[in-house]
Amino acid sequence: RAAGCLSLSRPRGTGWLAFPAWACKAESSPGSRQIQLWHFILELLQKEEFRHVIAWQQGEYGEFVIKDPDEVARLWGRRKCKPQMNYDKLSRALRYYYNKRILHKTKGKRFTYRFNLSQLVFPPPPVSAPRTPTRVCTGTAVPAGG
DNA sequence: TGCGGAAAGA
DNA sequence: TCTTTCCGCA
Repeated sequence: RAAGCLSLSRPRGTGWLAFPAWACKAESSPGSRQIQLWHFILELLQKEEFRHVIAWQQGEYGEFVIKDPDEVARLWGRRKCKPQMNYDKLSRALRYYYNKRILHKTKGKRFTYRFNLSQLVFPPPPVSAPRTPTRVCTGTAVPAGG
């Protein structure tokens, strides 16, 4: 019955992303073997196909807007096999990240959150260095020493 | 729309 | 431990 579950694969060769240090442990999430919500959000954000659902807020590094809360909840529910998932429940999980300093809310902006970028790390591109500066300036990259 | 306590589930 | 579910409150 897991047939209906969405399985996202990691993109490759699509430029490079700057991830917070805490995001690096996502490769092998210790403690819980289940996918974590922040990682799922990060996955969605780095894919063009979900830009109508969730996207980085241009101009504000680390800030993202959930354009379609219902759809994000739907996708998350799919991944976790929780058909009853909705934005109310998803956002509660998001709120637990405040104290853990993974996320915080952008007050005044609807459906807008921000990743904690205090401890950024730049994983070096394994294949080849990005030659097109415009590629890293699409809002997915974050300036060092920010 | 957003917050956070409380309890339950995996 | 990280959610999921439920809910009163602002």
